[in-house]
Amino acid sequence: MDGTMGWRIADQEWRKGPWTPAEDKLLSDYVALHGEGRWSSVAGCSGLKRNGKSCRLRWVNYLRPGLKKGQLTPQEEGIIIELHALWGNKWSTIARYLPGRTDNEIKNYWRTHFKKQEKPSKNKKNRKFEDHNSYTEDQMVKGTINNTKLDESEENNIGMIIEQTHVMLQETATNFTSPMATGVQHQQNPCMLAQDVASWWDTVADDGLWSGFMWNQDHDHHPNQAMVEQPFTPCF
DNA sequence: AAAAGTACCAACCGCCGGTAG
DNA sequence: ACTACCGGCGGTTGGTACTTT
Repeated sequence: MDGTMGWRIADQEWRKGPWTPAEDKLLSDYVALHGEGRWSSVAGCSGLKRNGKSCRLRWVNYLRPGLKKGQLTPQEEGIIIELHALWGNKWSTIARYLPGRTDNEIKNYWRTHFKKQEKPSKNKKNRKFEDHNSYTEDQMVKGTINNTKLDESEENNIGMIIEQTHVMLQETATNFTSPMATGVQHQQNPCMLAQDVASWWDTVADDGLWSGFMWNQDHDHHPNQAMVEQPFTPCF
């Protein structure tokens, strides 16, 4: 089944591992000349000893213009949290609402920060993060937060935040689904969703409580699971 | 100072859907 | 209709840097 056109071929014929600056330049030059796509022909045209898959990944995740480097902003984190609550591990879908961020980056971020809450770390950095992010919804509702440094005022506000979050999430879901129900989903600019979320996020962030909530990521089924399957129109 | 633990990130792998021949 | 290839996606792994003990 494996062809010889560059996508699938005997492994030993392709270079693997970290990319060198020279390889990056070859790939960049190739894309500048031929545009994105046609990954299977990169090796033949550019002299790279990388398969098409590897080239595409390198371009999308690292070389593509407009990529943001560095830490995610609180706004971006909020969008990730919200969209993950809506869609689950649809990283590429979530990434479309975060211009300049890649699905790989978002996936890595999520796994690093949220996935393994069940195994709290003693690491200082991680503790710092957990102080703000490691509460399940249930814990918050019950007000039985372990290992926190929240002061009283913050604790008192958690319930309010939860309620506000639920309302905003429902509103967001409603706004997002109703156009689909009326068959005009393709006319809606999906960036509006990101704006809505970001706008709401600013509200929460302004209270200094942005990270005081977290859905229980261990849920296999999301509260809006049906929406995960809904089609949408990409921003770009 | 060194070992162990942890976080972060780049890259690989397998699978799947679309599509051209 | 069938087959093979391409492009894309999500899961996973391995390496490196950083932090803690």
